[in-house]
Amino acid sequence: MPGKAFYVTTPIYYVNDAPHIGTAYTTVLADVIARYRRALGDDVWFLTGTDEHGQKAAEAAEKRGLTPRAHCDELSQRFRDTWAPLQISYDVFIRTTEPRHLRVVQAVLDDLWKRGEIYRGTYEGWYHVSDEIFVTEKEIEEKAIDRSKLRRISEDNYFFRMGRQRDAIREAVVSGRLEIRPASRRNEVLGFLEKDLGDLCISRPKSRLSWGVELPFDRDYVTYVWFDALLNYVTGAGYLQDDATFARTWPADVHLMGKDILTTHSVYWPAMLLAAGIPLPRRILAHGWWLVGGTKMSKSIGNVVDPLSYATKFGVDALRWYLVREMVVGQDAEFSDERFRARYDGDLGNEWGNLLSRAVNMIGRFGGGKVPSPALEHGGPSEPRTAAAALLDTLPGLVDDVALHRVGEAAMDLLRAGNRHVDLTQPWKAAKDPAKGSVVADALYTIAETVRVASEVLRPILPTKATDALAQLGVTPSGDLRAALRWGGLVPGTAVVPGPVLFPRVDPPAR
RNA sequence: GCCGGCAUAGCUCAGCGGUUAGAGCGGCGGCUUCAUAAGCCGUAGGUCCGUGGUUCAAGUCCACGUGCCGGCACCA
Repeated sequence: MPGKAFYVTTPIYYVNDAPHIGTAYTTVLADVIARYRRALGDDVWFLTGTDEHGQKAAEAAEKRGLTPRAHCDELSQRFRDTWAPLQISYDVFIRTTEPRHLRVVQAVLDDLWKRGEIYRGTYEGWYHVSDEIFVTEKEIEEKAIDRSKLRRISEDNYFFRMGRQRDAIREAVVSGRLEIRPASRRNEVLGFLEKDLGDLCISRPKSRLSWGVELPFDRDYVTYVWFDALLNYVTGAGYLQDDATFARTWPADVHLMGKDILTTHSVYWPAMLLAAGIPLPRRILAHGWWLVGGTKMSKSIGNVVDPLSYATKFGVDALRWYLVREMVVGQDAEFSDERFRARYDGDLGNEWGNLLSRAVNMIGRFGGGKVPSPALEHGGPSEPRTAAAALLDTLPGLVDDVALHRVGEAAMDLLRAGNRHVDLTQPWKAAKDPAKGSVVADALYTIAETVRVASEVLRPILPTKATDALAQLGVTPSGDLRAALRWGGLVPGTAVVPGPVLFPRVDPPAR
């Protein structure tokens, strides 16, 4: 009986929006979770992808003189091309236009229709004549839409009996079977569920929108966003295609997303699953926004940060570090050049890279280029050793809580202890005294071992740089993080391999 | 309007009934040279938003006030 895999998802991204800092964050976060789980021994199933149907995609294709298919092929590829350099280790990249997904969507819709969970009704709302789209009252206010361009119209459509599921969803959330994080978001969802929950219009007539999944029970309609987009999470897990895979992967262990689509995932999606008789996901985690100057990045304000420009300038790993370390998962965070440089220079360069340089250099000068044997520990366990042991204890819990910023913080604490140990033991002084050979050996071992352990801890966040750091210590990364964290893993006699500075200064200030 | 959250050092935050309220960054002073002008030590003394209350004891619980933020059904 194969065990249950740890299944982590990002939302599927709408092809008409280019990858930006928000989507990059969600995806990097998912990747870091996936890498930690693998390192801690879990089988992992990591899904991301693109959402490709809908009016905007169809219109954009038309404008470019392309078929929707060709347009989406190109834009979907753009996401893959962004994730590759960011080292995103997804197992599945799903596209909603894949034939297997169409089959799943239609099968679910057909089943719900036959069981009366979907019915035909009338949708009435404000229709924007020139944009050819229905707009909500909220959108009219927020976007200050000219009401003279609106007409009140009604049209026949299909509705999903979402309202029926309200109590069941609420029970799942209250009981914790469906966990919503952070807790403040959980409260919001519960508040939302206090009120009546309406049904959900799930169709559009083909006469207005043809780029979508046809309703199996009425070929004049396509399904509108919800069933099409959300069902990707089960399609990508093998639902109705591969029972063994689906049994191994579903339910999802965590759906990650920005807080803007929390309701969709914590109400609509569970309602759909409950109606379809599919188990609910275990956890939904909504993260915050990246802010610039205290306000959300937006194209209209023109304060959008291009994440890849930082990756180009400082390296992909540095970008991943900033995203993971700077944002308290669930809260908003500031993205600024100053903060980025502080993280790069301070955390990566000064604490980590510099300690690596110190260790490798001192082993070269005072240890003959080989990791010495730690003959004894003077005065009990060193501070780094104690810190490493503590880290081994706390890491799995932090990963379970998706408190990745705290994992990063803990790794820096360990490195700080390492730097303190260097100053405490001062091997360059002890090396002058032939009687203190064992003192030097102990010190050098402890310092190198600190860097090794910290690098192993950091590897899921900064895969390339951590591997580079370990290589300088003559170590091949371990696949088993728990084992790697045990003190004493560095084998005495291992030749260190001095290499380039791990995090060189970027545009250092003139002096 | 209704519901909810937050308000702790210059900045970002931790602390969730009990010794002199903490960390990182920044600032200031000193030490050091193995190292990426990196590191280490010390320090700066902040009405823990305000008022009232509960308690032997309150950033830490309750009420009210002020300020900020979030949610409020078809919006990826």
